[in-house]
Amino acid sequence: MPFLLLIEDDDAIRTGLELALTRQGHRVATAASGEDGLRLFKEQRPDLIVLDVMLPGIDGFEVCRRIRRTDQLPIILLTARSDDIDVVVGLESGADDYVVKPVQPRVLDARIRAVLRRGERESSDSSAYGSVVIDRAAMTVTKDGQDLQLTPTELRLLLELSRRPGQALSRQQLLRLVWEHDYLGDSRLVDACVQRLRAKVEDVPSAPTLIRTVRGVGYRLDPPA
Amino acid sequence: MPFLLLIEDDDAIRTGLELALTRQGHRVATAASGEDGLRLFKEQRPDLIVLDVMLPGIDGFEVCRRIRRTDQLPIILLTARSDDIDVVVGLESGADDYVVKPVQPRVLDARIRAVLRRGERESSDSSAYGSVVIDRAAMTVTKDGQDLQLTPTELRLLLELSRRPGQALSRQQLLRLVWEHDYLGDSRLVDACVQRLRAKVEDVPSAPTLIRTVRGVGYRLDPPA
DNA sequence: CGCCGACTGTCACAGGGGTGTCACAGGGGC
DNA sequence: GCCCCTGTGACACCCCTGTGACAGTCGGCG
Repeated sequence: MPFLLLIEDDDAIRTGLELALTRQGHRVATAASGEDGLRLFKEQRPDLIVLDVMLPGIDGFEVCRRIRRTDQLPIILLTARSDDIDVVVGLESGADDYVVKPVQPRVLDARIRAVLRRGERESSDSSAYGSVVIDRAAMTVTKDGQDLQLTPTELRLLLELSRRPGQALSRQQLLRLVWEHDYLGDSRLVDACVQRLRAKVEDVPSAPTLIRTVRGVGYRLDPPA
Repeated sequence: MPFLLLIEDDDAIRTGLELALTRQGHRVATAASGEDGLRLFKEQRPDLIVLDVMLPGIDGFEVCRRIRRTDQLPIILLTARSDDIDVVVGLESGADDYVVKPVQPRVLDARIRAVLRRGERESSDSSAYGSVVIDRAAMTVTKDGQDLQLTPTELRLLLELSRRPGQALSRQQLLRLVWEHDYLGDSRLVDACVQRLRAKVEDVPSAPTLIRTVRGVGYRLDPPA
């Protein structure tokens, strides 16, 4: 299920789109300002951002540029009225698509799916981490050619980690991404799952080289050397 | 050597792509309008069509639909980023892929080869999975040379799976592909059909080697080793 | 250098959820 | 009308999963 971040200061539009997008089967987080948006982006790591251009404080273009400095995730810009200057600046600031308000939720949904599809195709269906190969189409993970029989949760955990190689993800973020619920109480849930995953994936589970522990933070999948 | 038809009204882009694609080892015919394109298509019967969306007269979507009324050859749509108003319409009008201009010739070439590969696999009249042979022309499935008397639904299920060998398909996707309706409630329908299919196809139905279960996802037809 | 606290690894177990299986009734084709 | 196919619900089974407790490890600080 796609996880979106919607940044829009107008309360009516924001809640309206949030509702509509949720109905279309997305998970949606929202922010009402550029600052909040950037913070939420860093915390929650959405798959895609829908970003209003006219924002108080940091405007949409600036938010877009700042995100693009470090990350490649798809961004759809939202703006009132068609304005050629906006289109050019928008695409130059690194947005993947550009939608003019007022927008039909169905149209926005179609654009979102299109951009996500495009991204999926570009990020190849399989990736290799040393001897471990992840095949997203077959939903299998092999090690030295042998099928690793991961359980659904283990597989999801590995997939989410592999979508952000080299980036440390907190337990909180992993809970949201893999388990899709916000926990506050700490349990050893993530750790236990990581342990089971390591047992299958790592050469020496007690000295992991793929799924590294980032003390005080969480875990990180190391890209191949 | 693949034979392509390139339909694009902008002279610079058309000649540029023609040159590039020829260098990549394709034979290329070109047309500058939808009408010309359709005529050339009927005359020359290319293996694949690269089709611009914005054309004077008959536009790309319409060309696509007209071709699809009678033929199944692969079509790649070409569109400028600013007017990708409807990716959805493009894919729904029957195109196999969708490329945004400006496009690197190497990228276009890669897409062309990918689509052609996909097409070859699908259209090949028969394919073998171990001792099981699927004959799409005769619509029969044999095992060790013996006809397997599949029921219509079983056959369709197997055909859909075999169109995407090695790819895991969810129950949801299979319902759409085989039964052509969107269910939300879960029933054991897919499972039951898979079970019946396994009973005929597998050597040991309780330990399937062809139609594998992907826990938490769905099913997958394993390609021959 | 050693202690201490916080964080992480590990394990066993009980509960739950997903899957395989089956029988049966309705329906459609010959 | 007969028969085969198909969809459904029930049920059992097994694997997975979440939890809590405890041991182990790391880093900081005196």
